[in-house]
Amino acid sequence: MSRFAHKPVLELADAHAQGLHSIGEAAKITGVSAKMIRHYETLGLVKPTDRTYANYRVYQTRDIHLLRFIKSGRDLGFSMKQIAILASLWQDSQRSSAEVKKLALEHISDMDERIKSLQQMRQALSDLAAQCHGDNRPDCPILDGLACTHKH
Amino acid sequence: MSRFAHKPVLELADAHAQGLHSIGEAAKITGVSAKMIRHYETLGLVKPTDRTYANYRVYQTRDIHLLRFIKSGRDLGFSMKQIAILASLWQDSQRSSAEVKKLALEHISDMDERIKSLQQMRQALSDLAAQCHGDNRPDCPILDGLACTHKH
DNA sequence: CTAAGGCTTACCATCGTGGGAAGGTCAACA
DNA sequence: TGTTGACCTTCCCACGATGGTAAGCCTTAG
Repeated sequence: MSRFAHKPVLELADAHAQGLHSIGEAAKITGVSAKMIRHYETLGLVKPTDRTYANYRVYQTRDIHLLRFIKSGRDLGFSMKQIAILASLWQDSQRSSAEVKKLALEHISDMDERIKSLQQMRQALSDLAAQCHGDNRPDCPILDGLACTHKH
Repeated sequence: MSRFAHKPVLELADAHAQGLHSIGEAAKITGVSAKMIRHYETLGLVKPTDRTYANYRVYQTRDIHLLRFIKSGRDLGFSMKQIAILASLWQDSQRSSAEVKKLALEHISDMDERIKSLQQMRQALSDLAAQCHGDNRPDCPILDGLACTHKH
């Protein structure tokens, strides 16, 4: 019953024949887990174009590109909210690159803050650790530092 | 009915008279929210010594110290699991400072990894942003970079 | 036909924190 | 005395991104 059905793809075999992808294939291709692909769908980010008779999700090349776009965004540390905005800009031919750059710079400064905060924690702890003998005795400047309401 | 009841503190007034603290006071003193103080109790970290007749939590100086210890640990980026261990070491006179130092060094190297990862993301994004004009035109190297499965 | 493995939905867990509801208690003031 | 407002109690829900698991259907290879 596959025949030459054209618009609504009806069977998995048809889908494959047309270069379309099941969720598992999309996952392998893009590096986004099937779990996450479904999750992004609930967020309204990636809607599969069709379903097979058996209710399987069917993805087109366009969807694959979008998933890769999302993955790259995550790899760069953008939140899903930011990625949703970026994806809509990506698909908007009327966008201005200034909008995108603004988001990017904001995210960079977020990361700068997080880096700075981590470095400060790291330094403070490392200072304490440097004073600690690390032997069998119980005396421990690290614990003392934690107990003494360090700086504030 | 307050009188001179000694052991189980019965009323809030008694508690105050004995230098004990309600959860709200403990929160103000330690900088840990009442919400979190209750949460730490469910984690088995800080059990109030007593309750008043009205079932209010009553904290002793020892508990205040412990809350401050926890807060310092959080400020240094330790997880609650790590803090639970550190707190038990803190209260264990038989501890060896080596145990504490080991935890600290592990945490430092965790932070180092996170810092490095953030710095890499920051650098990659910043490289893309540097190529972006940020004007009214839609051409955008940032979006191009996200779309083109950047590096992997 | 059967067994393996992919797909579906739906629910729960993480981790630390905050918010809110519904109800009891305390302190101060009229 | 009564009221009011601030505080306390427990219980449940939310975030963000991801993983896990279970029960049940579908597909495909043998």
